[in-house]
Amino acid sequence: MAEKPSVPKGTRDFTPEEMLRRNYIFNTIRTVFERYAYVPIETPAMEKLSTLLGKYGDEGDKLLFKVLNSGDYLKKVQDNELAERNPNALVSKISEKGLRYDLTVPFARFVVQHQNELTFPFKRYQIQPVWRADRPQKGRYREFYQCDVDVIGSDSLLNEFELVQIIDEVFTLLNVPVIIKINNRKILLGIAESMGLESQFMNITVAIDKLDKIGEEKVVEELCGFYIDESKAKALLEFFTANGDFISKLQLLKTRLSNSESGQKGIAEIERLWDYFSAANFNAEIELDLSLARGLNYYTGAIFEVKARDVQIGSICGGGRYDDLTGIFGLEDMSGVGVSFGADRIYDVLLQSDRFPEAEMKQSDVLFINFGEKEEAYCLPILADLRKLDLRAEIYPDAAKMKKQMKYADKKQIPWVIMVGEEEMNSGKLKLKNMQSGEEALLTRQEILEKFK
RNA sequence: GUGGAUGUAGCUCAGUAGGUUAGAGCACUGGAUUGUGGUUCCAGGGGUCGUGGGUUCAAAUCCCAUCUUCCACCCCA
Repeated sequence: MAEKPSVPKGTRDFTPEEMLRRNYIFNTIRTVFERYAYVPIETPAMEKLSTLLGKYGDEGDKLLFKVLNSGDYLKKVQDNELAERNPNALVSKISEKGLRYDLTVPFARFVVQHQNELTFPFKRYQIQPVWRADRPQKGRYREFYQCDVDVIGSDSLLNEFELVQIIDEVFTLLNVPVIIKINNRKILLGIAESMGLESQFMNITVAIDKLDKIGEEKVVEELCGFYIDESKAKALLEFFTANGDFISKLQLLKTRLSNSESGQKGIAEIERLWDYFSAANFNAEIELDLSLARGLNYYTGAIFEVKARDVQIGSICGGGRYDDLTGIFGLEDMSGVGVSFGADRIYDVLLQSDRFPEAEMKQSDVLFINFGEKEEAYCLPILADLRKLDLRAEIYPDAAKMKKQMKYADKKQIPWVIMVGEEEMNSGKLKLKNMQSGEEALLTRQEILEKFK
């Protein structure tokens, strides 16, 4: 018995209904990106493993999908190596390509590779799927789309501001209330420095990132696990649990981080950014969240994360500044900053909060009922006219029972049906039916074209 | 990667102290209504119970393995 066909774990098919909704999201995002003069690029699904490995930390490396070499992929492997069964040693011999894990690293590669053809600052957007060998859960897939906007080759904070404007504009258009959290890696580094803990910086960021999830006590426990004194761990927490508005948090940082050069820089950056924000008119709520760290270790300056206010689903957009992403590929002094919209999660948010505009989710605008050959010939030119008006118009391909054709229109939620039988052909008036109200009207060809203009 | 749950018709689910032809609702097809959908009524099609082994006279039901989906951790969009 044939097994029921299915797709691999963590991947999905998209039906026409889902695609209409997804395209609504993609189109909205793309429109905003282009409005801010970002240009599109695409990169291959596969990159060389040498491009991908080591850019996302050890955890990230594990989550890379590796592509087996073609042909005899075992030809470089010795028998004794096979017997040792050491996967890490073997992987470099049987695989040299991997599926992209995000769009930022391929973008860095792209910039270095095409540096002489590009005009800097280079502002690009990229909407493509990425793959992670994560264990799937709700809102978490092995194949999902990212919508990235980055600007590279400028360290102006105006770029950060512009990205926040883009975030605000996208979610305003999508009608999703969000909270934009911002922080700065330099401030985090400054906090670590001020306590002589800079060597533990990475561990600290990972631990405090969990603050809202596991609570203060557990975070202290975790910090102590990294050989940090309990007193210092508690002192660290004082920063991250600080309440109050932007000004009061900033004041706390200013007094405590006076001895940290990095901290001072971070404070200056965040202050400047806040000036931009104050002059702007945002719908989103913006919050300085000192416990925001973000896992990816290439971020060096401002970091962002966006959460939906009324749907619980993790972050739906995130990003930050990376001062040296292209350095690994041999191009120094190329500061960049960017954010990534998680289209799949935004989809889930819109669906759960019922925010898809149903009017835009129609598959077809007009259906001609097919009564037979003569009537068909009569309708085809009118159908063509309607299509010229940019309407999505169709004729039922068979002279099937009327009931069946009407049912088709109903299923596809086609708002208008045009019926032309013998009577209509003789009188020269077509019957136009409004499927929602059920009203019918007899109109000439001209009148119908006028109506849909 | 670690731990836990799950899987019966296209969908949502009933059904086990192991025992004839496995059920419902929705969906689908046809009819009532031969030029009218969304409501109603009637009839019908569709499942070797995720897959592969095992125990048993007998397995949807018990055991093992495997895959899927979901949850927590890890990490993250």
